[in-house]
Amino acid sequence: MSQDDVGVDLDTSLGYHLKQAHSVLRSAMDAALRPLGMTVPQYACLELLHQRPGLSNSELARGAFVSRQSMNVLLQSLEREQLVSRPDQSPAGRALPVQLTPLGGERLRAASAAVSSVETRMTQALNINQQQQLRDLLASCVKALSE
Amino acid sequence: MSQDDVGVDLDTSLGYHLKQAHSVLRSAMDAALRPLGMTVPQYACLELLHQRPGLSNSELARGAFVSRQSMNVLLQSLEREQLVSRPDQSPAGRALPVQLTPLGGERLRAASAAVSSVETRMTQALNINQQQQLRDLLASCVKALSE
DNA sequence: CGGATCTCAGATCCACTGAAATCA
DNA sequence: CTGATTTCAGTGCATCTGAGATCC
Repeated sequence: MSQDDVGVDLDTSLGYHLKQAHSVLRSAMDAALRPLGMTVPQYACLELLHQRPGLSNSELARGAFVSRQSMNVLLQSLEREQLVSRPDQSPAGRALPVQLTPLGGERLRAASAAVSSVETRMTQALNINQQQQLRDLLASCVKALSE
Repeated sequence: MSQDDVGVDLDTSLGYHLKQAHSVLRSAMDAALRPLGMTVPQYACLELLHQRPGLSNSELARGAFVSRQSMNVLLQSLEREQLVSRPDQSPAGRALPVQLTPLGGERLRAASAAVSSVETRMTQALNINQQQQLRDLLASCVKALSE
C-alpha cells in the first residue's frame, strides 16, 4: 500500500483521477437509486427526456453515453414499466420520439432527489467558484479530446 | 438539440460533466490501445503492476476499479499471454503476488506511450496550475463521497 | 441515418473455501 | 494457549449488461 517506490505516475495522472472520481460517483448513485428500483442509465434516460422531450433513441444514446443498442433495450424496459411512451408509427422519418409518461415523471422526481443529494454530498467541500472551475476544466478536456 | 427549454440541469451538473469526460477519455484510450491489441483494463493492470510489483488480485482490482472476479479473469488472460506471472503456491496466506514479466514490461512501454499521448492531448489546453487544480478538485470530490 | 434483432464478450452477483489476525 | 470470530483472498457458477454486426 505504500507508495515510496519509483512509480508515482498514477498520482499525477489526470486520467486516473478521472477514472477514480467516476467510479466513486457511479457507486454512490447506484446505491442511492437502488432503493427506488432504478439504475443509473435508466435515471439518465429519464432525466434527459424530462429536459428534452421527444428525443429519439439515438439521441438519447448519445446523451447518456451508451450505444444505440443499449439505449434501445433500456427504452423497451422503460416502456414495459410505463415510464416512457413511443408512438407505433414515426411522425416523420424513422425516428420515434420518446415521451415521459406521468408515472415516469413521478418516478423521476424521486430519483432526481436521490441523485441530487449524492451530488451535493460530492461537492460539499467545494464552493461555488470551485464547482464552476471543475466544470470548466472538465469541459476543456472534453473539447481538447474531441478535436 | 436546442436547449432553450426549461431544463438546463445537465449543463450545471458536475456528475454529467464527469460522466462525459470519462466517456470521451475512455473512447480515446480504447482507440489508442486497440492497435496494440490491448484493452483499457489490461493496461491499467499492467501499469499498476509496474508501479507496485507483487500486488495481489484483490489489490489490483481495487486499484483498477473493477471487481475481484473481473480482475481474476483478466489476470488469467494476461498469464496466458505471458505478460504477468503468478506463483503456483502462495508464499503467505492466500494472496498470489503478481509480477510483470519482461514481455509484459515491453508491451507496457508501448501502451504507456500511447496512453500518455492521449492524456497530453486531453490536457493540452490546460497549464500546469490548471492540471493540478483539476486533480485536487477531483480528489476533493472523491474524499467527500468516500466519507 | 435511425430502428430492431441476434450474438458474444465482459463484468458483476452470489456463494463457498481457505488462511491470517484478533480477541475472549 | 486455545478456540471462536472477523476479515480478506481466490475461484466457480449463473446472470446481466453492453457493444458489434447485420438487416430493414
